[in-house]
Amino acid sequence: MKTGAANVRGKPRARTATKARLHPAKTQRGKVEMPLAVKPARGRPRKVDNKAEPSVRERILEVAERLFAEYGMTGVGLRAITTEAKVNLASIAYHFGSKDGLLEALFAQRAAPIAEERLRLLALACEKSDPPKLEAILDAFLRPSLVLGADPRFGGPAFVKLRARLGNEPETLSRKILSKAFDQSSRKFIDALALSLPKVPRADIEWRFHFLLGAMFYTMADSGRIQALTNGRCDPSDVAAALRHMIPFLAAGFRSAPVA
Amino acid sequence: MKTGAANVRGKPRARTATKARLHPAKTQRGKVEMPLAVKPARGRPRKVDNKAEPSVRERILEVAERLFAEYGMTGVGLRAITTEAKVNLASIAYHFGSKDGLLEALFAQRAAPIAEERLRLLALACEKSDPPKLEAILDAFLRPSLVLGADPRFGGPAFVKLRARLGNEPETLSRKILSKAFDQSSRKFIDALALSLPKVPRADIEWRFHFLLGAMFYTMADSGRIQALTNGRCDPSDVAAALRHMIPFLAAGFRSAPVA
DNA sequence: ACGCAAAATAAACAGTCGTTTGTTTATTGT
DNA sequence: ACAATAAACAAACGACTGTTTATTTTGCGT
Repeated sequence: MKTGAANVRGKPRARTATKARLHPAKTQRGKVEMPLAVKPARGRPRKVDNKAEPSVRERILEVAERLFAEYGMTGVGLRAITTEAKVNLASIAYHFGSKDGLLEALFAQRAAPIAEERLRLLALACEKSDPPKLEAILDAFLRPSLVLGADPRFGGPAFVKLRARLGNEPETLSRKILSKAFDQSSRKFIDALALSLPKVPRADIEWRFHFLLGAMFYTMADSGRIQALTNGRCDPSDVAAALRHMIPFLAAGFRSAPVA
Repeated sequence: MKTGAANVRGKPRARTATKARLHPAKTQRGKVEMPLAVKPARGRPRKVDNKAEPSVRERILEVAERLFAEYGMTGVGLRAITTEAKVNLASIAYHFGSKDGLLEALFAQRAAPIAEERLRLLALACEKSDPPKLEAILDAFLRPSLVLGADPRFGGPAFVKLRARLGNEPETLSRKILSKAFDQSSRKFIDALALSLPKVPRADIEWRFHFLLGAMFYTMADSGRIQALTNGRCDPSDVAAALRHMIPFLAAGFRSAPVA
């Protein structure tokens, strides 16, 4: 550390590092089956039978998702999360181990459904025609990422934004999480695209997939830039409209002549 | 502030706010003409005639550009910057007023040249043919942003990444800075695109411009994602290759049939 | 030669950071 | 009924945050 200026923020802590009471993921009972209750008492809350308000763990996840998306990992303190979620500060360490663990837990619950839905739609497109239609492939790739954000049953637009934010960050942890969650899925789609466009060399497919990712992330990020530029006429948070414009645009790009 | 959890990071400081010794931008001599020297002495450094190493101000800008790009505004502390730049901590307050002021100064020196070069190339394209060729417009828009990062005379790839990062962030300050620097230029290009594609309705042009921005920012961010997916075959930091693939891809998208 | 402003410095300020500790209460298995 | 454990809590830890103060050294105009 003394040998330059390697650490940009200084390590958060080191100390004696007795691991002490770990969060339940590493506990015997483990399994993270969530009880439902919340009571302003000192110890463990009384179990309220059923259908009570969301548990501490869930409230943390919900708030963290929203704040991380809005201000970025480094832009949000744990106290901001615990205050808004009305939980104790130490709860985060208890349930998730660390701030990074919280981010991983966030992706663990959301990423898999998206990736699965993608593959389901892709398989469906392959059934309909062989080779599958280009537009159908693009739709299968993009739709789950975008509509999940519009679906109130899931986290709303928060996770979509968060993913877009991490997608553009070169930070090690974020990139590792994203890769683990989506690389396999992405590779499958690159293959499908190559199959659907036999005249386009692999290298061109890859470049075009890169541009596809950029357009997708930028739409998901919903930075407000294009709204400002067009007086609100163009609004990326309108998911249906975004897909309606995006898929033909990208399809035309993918079908264009190879650059050699 | 007490009324909820509005502030995500807690205000950095407040105090009595006597404005004290302001940074030179607000000083009589002002004009920010940069002297050249650096000496490990207490007060003002001895002037070393000419062509010495870059001034304190410039070293701060250079290091801040790189670190902000890599870790984001909130991910970098002022001490990380001053340590690596080998300057005193208070120098940032002296030269730029605040951390935000530093970011603004960074854009102030880099954004204008990019925007100007864009308009120059656009005018050039308009001279050659009327209406200008679509590919020429896209090239005029994209090239300055990308090649500036490859040009060692400018800040190298740091500013490019920084811009991409801010481009996806909905933070107020970042967005205001970006808007001020590039909105005017973007509007001109939307007009030019509309002129060059009379059959495509304005709304479609705007959506497609949005996708163009996404592809551009994602290329500029150079997150490493596509390299990982393609075993390094596709590399966005290869600016020439990026432009060669990007412009035909986008042109085909822009020329596709309107979605109505 | 002298004064004054510019530019640099060390040190402190008032908080916030992520994490850890020790304790208390409620639930569960036997 | 009773021990074990899960889940909550207040409080503290040391390090780091952006900013300010007071001081010192230097350069330039007069």
